[in-house]
Amino acid sequence: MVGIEEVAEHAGVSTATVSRALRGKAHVSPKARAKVEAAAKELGYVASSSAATLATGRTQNIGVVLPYIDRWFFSVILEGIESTLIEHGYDLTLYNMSGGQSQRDRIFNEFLLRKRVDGVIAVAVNPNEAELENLTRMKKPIIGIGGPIKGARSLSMDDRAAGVLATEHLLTLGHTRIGMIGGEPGADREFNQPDLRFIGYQQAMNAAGLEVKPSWSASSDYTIQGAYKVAKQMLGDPKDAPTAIFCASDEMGFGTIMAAKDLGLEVPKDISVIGIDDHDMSDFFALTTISQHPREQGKKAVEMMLQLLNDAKLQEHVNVEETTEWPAPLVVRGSTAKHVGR
Amino acid sequence: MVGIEEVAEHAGVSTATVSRALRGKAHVSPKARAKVEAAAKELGYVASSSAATLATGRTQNIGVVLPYIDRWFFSVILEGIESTLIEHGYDLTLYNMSGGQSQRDRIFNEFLLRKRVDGVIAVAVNPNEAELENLTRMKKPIIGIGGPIKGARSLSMDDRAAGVLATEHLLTLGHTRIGMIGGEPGADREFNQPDLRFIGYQQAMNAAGLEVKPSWSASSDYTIQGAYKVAKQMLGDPKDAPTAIFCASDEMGFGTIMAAKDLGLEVPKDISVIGIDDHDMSDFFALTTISQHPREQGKKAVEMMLQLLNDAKLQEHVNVEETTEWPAPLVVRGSTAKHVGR
DNA sequence: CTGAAAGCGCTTACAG
DNA sequence: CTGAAAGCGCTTACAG
Repeated sequence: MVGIEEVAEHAGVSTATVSRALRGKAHVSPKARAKVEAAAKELGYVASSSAATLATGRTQNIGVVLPYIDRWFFSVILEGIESTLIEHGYDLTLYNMSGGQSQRDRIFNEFLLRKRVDGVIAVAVNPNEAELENLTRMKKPIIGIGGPIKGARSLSMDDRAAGVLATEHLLTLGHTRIGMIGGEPGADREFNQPDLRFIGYQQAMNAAGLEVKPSWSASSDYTIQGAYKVAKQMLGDPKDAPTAIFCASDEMGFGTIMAAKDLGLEVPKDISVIGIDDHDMSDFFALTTISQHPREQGKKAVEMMLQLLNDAKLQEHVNVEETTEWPAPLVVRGSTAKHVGR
Repeated sequence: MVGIEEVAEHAGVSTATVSRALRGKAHVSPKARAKVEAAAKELGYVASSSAATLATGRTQNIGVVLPYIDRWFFSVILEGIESTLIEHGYDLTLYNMSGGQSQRDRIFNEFLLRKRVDGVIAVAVNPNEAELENLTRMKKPIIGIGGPIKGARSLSMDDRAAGVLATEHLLTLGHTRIGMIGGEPGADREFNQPDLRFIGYQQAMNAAGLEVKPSWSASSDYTIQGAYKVAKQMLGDPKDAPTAIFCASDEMGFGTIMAAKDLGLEVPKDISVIGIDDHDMSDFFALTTISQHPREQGKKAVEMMLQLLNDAKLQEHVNVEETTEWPAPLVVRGSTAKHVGR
């Protein structure tokens, strides 16, 4: 394993010059630079990141924490984060919170603090006061995606507004009996996201002077199969099934469409369905939705982070509250249509 | 940011004792250990991983490379790897190969070599000779999942045998007109997996003395929507549509089932469908499949890796060819049934 | 059981 | 532009 010393000898210069040349720093003669580069290449030299980290205090590595990896929204965000980081020469260390409270504690109080990362991007994970304080003490900025973080920077769509927008789209089409399938209470308690989307739905219904029947609200686990089950229940009601359903995610929208089909209902003739996300398969299902562009959201968070890390005065404001709103526009496809009385 | 020195002072011992006590090493008196632990806790001390790495040569970090993150199979393997690593105090650095050849080169020749990882787990990524040589030179073991790696350890199911098994299941049910939807040629050329599954299918058909009509073979991109399209084509053939279809992945199986439904065909009465994977949604679709247990596969790969890293004589056999077969049993659900002539 | 000290492999102010 | 040397914060053989 060849070190910087060996390269220096080979090139006939000091290790200081090798370091400067290889890192593209100024104050190196073209000749020295060429010699160093040739020697490094010939010897197959790659600088040890731990030695560099120890000397500079910078790891060139970002920690990413998320609650799930195997769900579309999270995996796509992760992909956006990863590809942007690698473009900039950064590594990504992954922490999945699925292991419960004790794992979470270890991640926040041990893994994230052992000076292995320069900063943290938290997706749908809301650090509490103590967790945030630890990070700030270690001078680690954190950027959240998916909801506002108290005392730190974050990037997220306006969930309440999205609920209003989806509902108003259905209202404008003449629907009055509108149901909603939200997330399971507690499943996302980090930010009570489903609540905000549900609140938006209620607000829009109230503003239109419409009743929200209890039987028109259901919750599920954000999966296709979970939503299928509750949608079938809702649509099968002989007395007052809704004529339109707003789902808090596209995957739940797919389940709802499949449930409708299996009941012999036609979408959108008999029942309109709208989701949130703009999933890879939404076009295939012709699902009207509110677009989240998770890949771009991940990319944006990385750009915010890198800018922060390049700020010489970062120390003075490691973590400050600052929420950046992510636009979430309506995408109309074939699953919603004018209500026609049956 | 408190260092080991400060803890030593606070506890009234040397830094050597602090290090030994905190790492649970022997030869520390209970009294000293207690003092150190108290001091560390009080000061909120967490050892710097880069300093520890520089001193020991061990990073406690594993690099994971994969071609996609946002596909079920890969995201679940990743989850299995992550949760097992964290249990053992290891970090996971993620590399996604989706960025094309130049990104791949950077990952293999730069990122993976800068002494940031102790080893590499490669999922459906097959390093070439030069890439493997680099890793071996840096004493980094690599373990592959998803196919045999020439010159290194790997863990994978027998894809050819799975093709035979799936086809024989359909043959036993009396089907003779059996189609197959495989992966797109080139999409997985790392291991030509789809080829092996297709070869198994052909072998089983030949062994049964049955013809494999060209129109019964199609390929797709492993997605639901991709398979939907080609399945509709295959099933819509007025002259000789197959009575059963073997799909190289469960997601393609879902697409095939949806295509059949939309054509008014009943599964399994009119058409049998079998997949490979045992996807989270396979139960929901009642899809018969060959189970891969990706989560457990990821876990197993980590266990193999950690055992390797604890082997004092690892240096002598950093990378040697050794393929471990992963069992892939048949799981019969409701999408396959006895063929009844129409 | 415990401590002084060397060493891991870089980077960078400082002096030239 | 270039080099000698200190320093980053740990771990561990060595000696006691």
